[in-house]
Formats: sequence, structure tokens, C-alpha cells
Amino acid sequence: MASHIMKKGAQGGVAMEERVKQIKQQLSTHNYKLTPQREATVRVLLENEEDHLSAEDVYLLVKEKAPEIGLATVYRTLELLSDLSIIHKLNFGDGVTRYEFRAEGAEHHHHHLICLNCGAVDEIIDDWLGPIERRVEKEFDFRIIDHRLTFHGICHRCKDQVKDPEKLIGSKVT
Amino acid sequence: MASHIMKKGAQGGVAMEERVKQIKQQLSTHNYKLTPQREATVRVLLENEEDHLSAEDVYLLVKEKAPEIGLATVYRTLELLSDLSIIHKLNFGDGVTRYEFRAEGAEHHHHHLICLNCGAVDEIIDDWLGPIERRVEKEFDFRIIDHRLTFHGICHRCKDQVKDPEKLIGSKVT
DNA sequence: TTATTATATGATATTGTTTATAAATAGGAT
DNA sequence: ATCCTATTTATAAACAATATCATATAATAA
Repeated sequence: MASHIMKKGAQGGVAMEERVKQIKQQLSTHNYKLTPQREATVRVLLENEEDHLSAEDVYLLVKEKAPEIGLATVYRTLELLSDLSIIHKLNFGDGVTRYEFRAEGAEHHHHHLICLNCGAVDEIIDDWLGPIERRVEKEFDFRIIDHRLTFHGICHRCKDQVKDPEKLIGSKVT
Repeated sequence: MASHIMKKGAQGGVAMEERVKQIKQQLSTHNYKLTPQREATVRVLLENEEDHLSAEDVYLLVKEKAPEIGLATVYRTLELLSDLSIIHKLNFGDGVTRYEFRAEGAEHHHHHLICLNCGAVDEIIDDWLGPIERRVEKEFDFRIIDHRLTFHGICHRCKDQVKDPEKLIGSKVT
């Protein structure tokens, strides 16, 4: 498998503290405070960076370390982090909004591989759309700010157990 | 503007009847009937092919020609047409599922240009992802069945009135 | 310190979209 | 005509997400 599909994985210790501090700084810049609830939420997001958590997912995980937190606060915090472009909202068509950290330096979003069999979401960290974006900007006079590219198919883990892949496309929202 | 951004537009008369008949045939093949309600729904979809209607949109339009229809029936019909791959479900992150006809011969979905200023959805009829797909299949051992590619930015109609495009990305779901 | 103000939170109600249910209806087949 | 299945309608329910509002917390001023 190509190396750039590898996930960063949950980093404990120093790296984590560093990133929490950085986010605290970003909030501070916009006159927001890193309250205990917000910090707990941020830490859950950092600890599960390789997943694409829904608000409900985050809520349940935060409750483990801060049982008194309310669902509305989690929603509010996610919205705030999203407003500040610290995280991204994603929609994979399964009815819930999912969240992921925004890549530090990356101008654009990376790409996703969604398995129609097991539902796994893998990532292509690189941005392969450069040439296509230039073509879009020129041919359609469209100023691109961001993009989303998602491939739907069968992942390497499922390929042996799926006989007729075409059948899977069905009525999925995409 | 490139020619392939042009829409087919609502075709009245012969072409419309032909397509209704074709859909009737597709339903029939799977032992479904083209009931009056289903036909009214199909005709609304055909008449507004250039738009990306939500279920509610379709419901209101169908009601104009068949006031007795129920919302649930519209949902069921859209789901049925989607199951049979006659139409596609789309999600542009605005909270509602939208529907569009599936291109006749096209193996894959076309691409969308979404304006962050006015919300317009334009289309790139061509599929420009061939080379990238082959790379994905090879590098990630991922069998691609379909894809979605959406560009978010400023359309040619809005470019003069938007000064700071980056500000628009904010917390949009994508 | 205490009072004052602004900000953030938690519990809950509400909204909006979509799906599920149950009774009524329509069309064919026998 | 009767039966049978598919379909529809109206309504309730499920679900995610947002709004409301009283309370709590933190920052500021006196």
C-alpha cells in the first residue's frame, strides 16, 4: 500500500499537549476561551484523529472524561472549531455530519475512499487535483476555494468477499 | 464559457414522452408500475432536469398538477427511481437530499461547481478523473465504482461582487 | 472583596427532513 | 363479484441539529 495512506494515529504526550496549546492560541486570537468542555472536546478529536467522528460520537467520548457535558455544548464547540477552520465538517451521505482536523499547511482538502461494503473511510493525503483545478478555473471562469473528491467502491479489505460490486451502488446518497 | 457546461434544458413534447415511456419500461422490467403519481413525479423531474430539486421541491411541483399526492409518495417514488439507478441522490451539504437524472451512457457521475456566494450549482458534464482513478485503483488497491467531485468557489456570475473569497469557506458542510 | 457584565453551559423544547405504520384504495386475476 | 397484491394517503415517529432560557462561570470595575 502506498505510504501516504498511513494515518498519523493518536499521539499521546508531548505532541498532543503541543496541539492543544496551539488550538488554545487560535481560540484566544479570536477572543474565545479554551474552557474545560472545549478542551475535553478538542482532546477527543485529537485522540481519534484517524476516525471521522460524528457529533454524537464526540459527545459519547467526551462524556467518558467529562460526564456533565451537554450535547448542545459539543455541537457548539464543533461549530466554533469549524468556524475558525480548525476542523472541517464532512458529509458522507449517511445522515450525520462528521468532523476531521484540517491539515495544517494544506491549501485544500484531501480525498476520501469510501468502501460501499464495509463503510470504511480511508484517505488520500495528497491533493491530486491541481491540473484539473487549473482547467476548471480557466474553462468555467470559476474561482476555486476548495473541493471535495470522494471515491466510492470496494476497499482492499473487502475485495475478496464482494462478487458483484455494481450492485452496491443502489440508492446511496452521495 | 465551455460548451459542455450547457444544460439540456426542459424538453417538451416528443422527447419528454419518449423518456417517460422509457422509464415506464424500466419500472416494468422490475415489476413496478408507472402509476399516475409516479408519472407526475417523473414528469416534474424531467421538466426541471437542469435544477437539483429536493424532495420538498418535487412535492410542491407535483402538487400543482396532482394536488392530492402525499409527501410520502414523492419520497417513495424518488427512492424507487434511485434504487433503479434512474436518478441519483445528491448531497451538497445543505441539509436536504437532491435528485438528478443519471446520465444515460455515462459510467460515472459528472462534476459539480458550487458557488459559495449565490449557491448556484453548475455542472461539468465530462468526467475528467480517468487518470486519477487509475492511479487510485493501483496505489490503494481500491475498486472504484463511482465518484463525486465538487468544487466550491465563486462562479463567473459572482466574481465581481466578492472581494475576499477565502472568508466564505467558514463552517460549511461539504 | 464585592458588584457588574459578558460569556459559556446544560437541560430541554423545537425545528426540519426523512422514514415507518396502518388503514384505505385501485387494478388484476380467478 | 371476490380475492389478492401493490400502492397511496395521512399521520406518527425517528433522527439530527438548532434555538431557547435559566443557571453558572469568568472577566472587569469599583
